[in-house]
Amino acid sequence: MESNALMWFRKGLRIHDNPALDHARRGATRILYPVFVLDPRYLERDPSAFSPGSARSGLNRIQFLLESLADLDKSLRRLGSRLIVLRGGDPADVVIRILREWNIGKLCYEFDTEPYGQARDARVKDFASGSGIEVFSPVSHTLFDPAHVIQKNGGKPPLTYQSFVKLAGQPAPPIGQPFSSLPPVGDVGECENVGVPTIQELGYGSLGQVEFSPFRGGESEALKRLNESLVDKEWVANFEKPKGDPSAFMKPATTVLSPYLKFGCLSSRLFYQSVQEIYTNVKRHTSPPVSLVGQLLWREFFYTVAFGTPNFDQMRGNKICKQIPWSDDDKLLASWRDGQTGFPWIDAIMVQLKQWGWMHHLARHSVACFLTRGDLFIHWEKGRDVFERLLIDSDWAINNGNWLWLSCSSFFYQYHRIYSPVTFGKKYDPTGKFIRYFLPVLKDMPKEYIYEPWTAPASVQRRANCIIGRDYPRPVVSHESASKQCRLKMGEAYALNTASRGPWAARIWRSSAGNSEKTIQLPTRARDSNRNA
DNA sequence: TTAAGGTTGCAGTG
DNA sequence: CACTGCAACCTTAA
Repeated sequence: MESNALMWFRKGLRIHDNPALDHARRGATRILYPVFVLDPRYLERDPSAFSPGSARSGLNRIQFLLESLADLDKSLRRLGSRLIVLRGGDPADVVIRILREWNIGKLCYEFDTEPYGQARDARVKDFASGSGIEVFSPVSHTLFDPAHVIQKNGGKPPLTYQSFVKLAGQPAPPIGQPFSSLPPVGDVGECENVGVPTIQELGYGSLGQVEFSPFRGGESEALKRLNESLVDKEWVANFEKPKGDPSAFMKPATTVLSPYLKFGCLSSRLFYQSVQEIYTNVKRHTSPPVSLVGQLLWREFFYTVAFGTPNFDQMRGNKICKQIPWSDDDKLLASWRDGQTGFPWIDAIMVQLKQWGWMHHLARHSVACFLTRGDLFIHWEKGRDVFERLLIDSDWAINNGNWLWLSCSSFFYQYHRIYSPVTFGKKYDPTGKFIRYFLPVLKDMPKEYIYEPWTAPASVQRRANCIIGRDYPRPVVSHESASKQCRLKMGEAYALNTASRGPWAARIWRSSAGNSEKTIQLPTRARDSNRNA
């Protein structure tokens, strides 16, 4: 029996290693609709946000998404198809509507582990199943199926990296691309204006002063960047994450493939396989957790814990999160967010975040530690929100996981180890090239004072054309006393957490837990993943 | 109960 | 750059 198929793109914005797309084109499919639905939750303009963009996304990531969609459309057209971009409200409602209107018999989409995606997909799947529509939803965003790893661990997610790695084993290889054309797209009925929009068409036209990220979106760009990253076999083999230079920005010390993994422009399985091939061809190579493959496994680790932990993205009701009485100070928070703390190393990183949507991993550590347990003692959820909005690689599981880590709320507990907002950056960049680039107001400050400009004599400040307190802020805290206070407060909070670990502690979790009871959608079983024609 | 280990601290020394 | 001492957290495995 002939039927129309719908390939619903969300993440997984690629042609290669895309099992859902592969399944959609197979069998008796005569008509294939490749669809992406613009989600107002991420794209609707919010003038009240602290930077241009929507409530949840800055312009850099919106632009990255649109570039990824345009590239996907181009690739689909080469295969005789095209991308249909739909507007009109909640994506689940839109998809349910077109399932009926376009007489869809087969619905394919990549499995999504995030709570928002789970709820969205549950609605669509329920409708489709009730209407006799075949649903195929394979795991292809991650190397492993988080549900399967949790099952192997006795129903609980592994909470240490090492135990996760032991459990995970080897990932499946990417699927080949055994097709050179796709079925044609059918009539889109009453849907109008189904092309990939420009950022101006989304209502962001008047905001031209924003500096856009140097990183362009899309699968083509992802594969190009992957190949360029892997050209230097020695570099790949000797990669050690903690030894990277967070101040390198003209040529970043990492691959910057994270935004492509986030949107699925790049398959993690292809990345994994490509690195493994290099490993087999060199004498020796580094290992997890510090190696390049180790970085991919960190991603898997956080995806798995996030999938199996209710309320993972908040302190309350999160069983793996220390309960810490963070302080509430909107002025201090704003100074951090806007790059106005008076610590050039911190502020330059925050400006890079705003302008590029990307910073080195250790730079993220530096500013996250400063905001939370290191200096300002502000809630990690506030910092998480800022990162989530501004990063082009913003990823729910990884971002929350790392904020839990850096704030010593989970995974990592050595709260006495605090990054210095002065000396940490100086180790890598003694002359302050990074600071001068992202904070031009300090470009003429002598290197002796570039990390602590408030210590520069007035005459030096005048010569550098930068008066501290007028052209650049004084430090919002004294690092010496603030970090000392933070250590004390962390010690007290930890003691309370330990004391409340009795049988009555469960009440705390239950009384503060929000809507942790949610239906979890399971992926289409692996054996249904039909790789053979 | 104890010992070992944990991707990425800092300051000082050679 | 590699090593030490510093002060010291948690979880896991025995």
